[in-house]
Amino acid sequence: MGLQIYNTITKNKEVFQPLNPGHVGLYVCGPTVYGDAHLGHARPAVTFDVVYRYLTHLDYKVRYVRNITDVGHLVGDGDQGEDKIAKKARLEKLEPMEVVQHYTLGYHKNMQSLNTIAPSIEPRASGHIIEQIKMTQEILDAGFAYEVNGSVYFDVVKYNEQHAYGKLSGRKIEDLLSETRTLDGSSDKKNATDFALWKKAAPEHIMRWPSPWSDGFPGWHLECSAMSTKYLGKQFDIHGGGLDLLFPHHECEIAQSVAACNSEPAKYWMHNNMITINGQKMGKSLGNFITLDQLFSGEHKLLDQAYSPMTIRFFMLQAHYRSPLDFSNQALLAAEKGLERILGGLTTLDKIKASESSSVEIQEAIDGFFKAMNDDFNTPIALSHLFDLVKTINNLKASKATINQTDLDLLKNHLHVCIFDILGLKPSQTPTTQNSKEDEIMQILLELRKKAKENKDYETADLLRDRLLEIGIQIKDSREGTTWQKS
RNA sequence: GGUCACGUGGCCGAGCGGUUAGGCAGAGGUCUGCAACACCUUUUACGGCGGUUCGAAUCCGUCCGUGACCUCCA
Repeated sequence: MGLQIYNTITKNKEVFQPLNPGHVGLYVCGPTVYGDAHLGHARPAVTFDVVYRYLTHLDYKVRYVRNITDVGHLVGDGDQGEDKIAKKARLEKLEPMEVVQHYTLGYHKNMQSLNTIAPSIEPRASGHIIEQIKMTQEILDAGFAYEVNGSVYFDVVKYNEQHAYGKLSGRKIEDLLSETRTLDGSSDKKNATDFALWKKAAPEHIMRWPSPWSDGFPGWHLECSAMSTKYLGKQFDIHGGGLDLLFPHHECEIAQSVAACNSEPAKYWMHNNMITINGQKMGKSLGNFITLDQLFSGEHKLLDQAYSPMTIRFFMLQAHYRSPLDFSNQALLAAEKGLERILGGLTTLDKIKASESSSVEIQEAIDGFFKAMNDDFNTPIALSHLFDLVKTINNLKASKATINQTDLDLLKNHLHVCIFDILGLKPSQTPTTQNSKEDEIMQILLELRKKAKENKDYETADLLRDRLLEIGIQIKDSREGTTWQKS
C-alpha cells in the first residue's frame, strides 16, 4: 500500500495522490520571529522535515515552502493595532527589521542543529505586501469583505451564506457568533467573527505600508494565503502547521482562498500536536517556557542536564506527530539512551563480516519500517523496527547468528537510508578529541594502567580508573582493547 | 460556558475487535582480576461501572480525571 496521510479536513486517513503526478507542493506555517525559538517550534519543524524527507525518498519532487512571519500579528490582549514585532522593537529600541533579522538567524541556527532541511522557499510576510494588498482587493471585489475607516475586514457571515465557514475545525457559525467574547474598542467589525485583511496603522505605529485604503499593515491570516498562492498555486497538495493554528488561522486561510480564488488551497491538511511540559501547555505566562538554546545548553531550572539537538529530534520521532508529547527529564534521558542504541548499532554494523549463509531475517523489519512510514508517518513504529534490526546486528556481533554478503549489503544500505536520509538523525560529534594532547596523555595513562594490570597491581589500575572517573572520564575495557570517553 | 481530543505496566510511548509494539528504568546473565561500559534474556498494562460480542485496551453508554481550541501562540 502506498502513502496514507491523515487529513484534518476529512478526519480520515487518505491515500496520498498528488495533484500533479510526481510533484508535491508543501506549505508549512513558520514562526513569528519576535523571540528565541523554543521547544514548541521544534515539533512542526521536525514533523514536516520528516514529511519532506520521506516524500523526497518516494521520488516526489517536493517544493517545500515555510514562511517567516515578520509583520502583522497583533499583540494578545486588546486590539491595540500594534503588532508583536513593532512592540518588541519599541521595547528594545531597535529597528523592527533588526528584531526580525536577529530572531530569524537564531531560528535558522536552531533548525540546522535539529538537522532539518531548509525549505525550498522561505518567504517573508513583509516582502509580500503587494501580493497581500492584491488578494485583499480580490476578496473585496468578490464581495466578501468591507472597508471601515481605512481597514478592511473579511465578512464571515456573508461568506458562510455561500460556503461553509468552520468546515476545517468543525465549528458552526451560530456558535461562534454567540460565543465569541465581546471585545470593546474594536467595534469596526460588523460581526465578532469577522477578521482583518488590512489594518489601518495608528500614527505611532512603526511598521506601515501604503495601500488603497490606508497606511497600514496586512491582517494576520492573509500572508499564508497570499504566499502559498504565489509559490504553490491556487491549489496545492499539503498544508501543515501546529494544531493550535487550526482555528482560526487555517480556517481563515480557507475562507480567504475560496473568496479570492474560488478554490480551497490545500488538498491535505496536516496538523502536528502540541508539546506539554510535565503535563501542562508550554507558555511564557506559565513560566515553563524553554528555548532551544536553553535545551541544548541545559541552562534552565526545569532541566537536569543539557540535551543534544539529536536527542530532541529522536524524542519527537518516538511519538506520533498527531499525539501530544509530554516533555520531562526522564523522557528525554530515555530518548538519549535510545538514540545511542540506534547509532551504536550502526557503528557495530561496520564491524560485521559476511558468512556463507544467513540465519537472520532482515527484510521483514525493513518492510515494517516502510509500512509504518506509509501509515501516516508513524515514526514510533518505524523506529521499533530499527531497534529490532539493532538487536539482530548485536547478535551477529556476538556470533549468535550469521549473515551473507547480499543481506549484509541490504542491511547497510537500508539502515543508512532509514536513519540518516528519512528520519534525519545524525551521529553526534566524536566524543573523544582526536589527535589532541589530551588524547596523547590519555594513551599514556591507559598504557600505565595496562602495565599495572599485567603486574597484577590492581590497586594502581583501579586508582587510575577511579580518579579518571571522578573528573568525568570513563575507561571502557573490551576484548579489542581499552578506550575512553568523556561523560 | 461552547466545541473537540485523550486517559495503556515504575516512566515515555505505539496499537484501536482475537497474535510479544518499541525505548528507558528494574531483575537475571555474558564479558571482566573486580567493576563500569556494552551486549543477551526477562517481570509488570490497558481510569471506574455497565453493555454489545464466542472474544474488547480496541466498539457503545455512563461516570470520574486530564488536556487542547474558542484570544497571540508551534
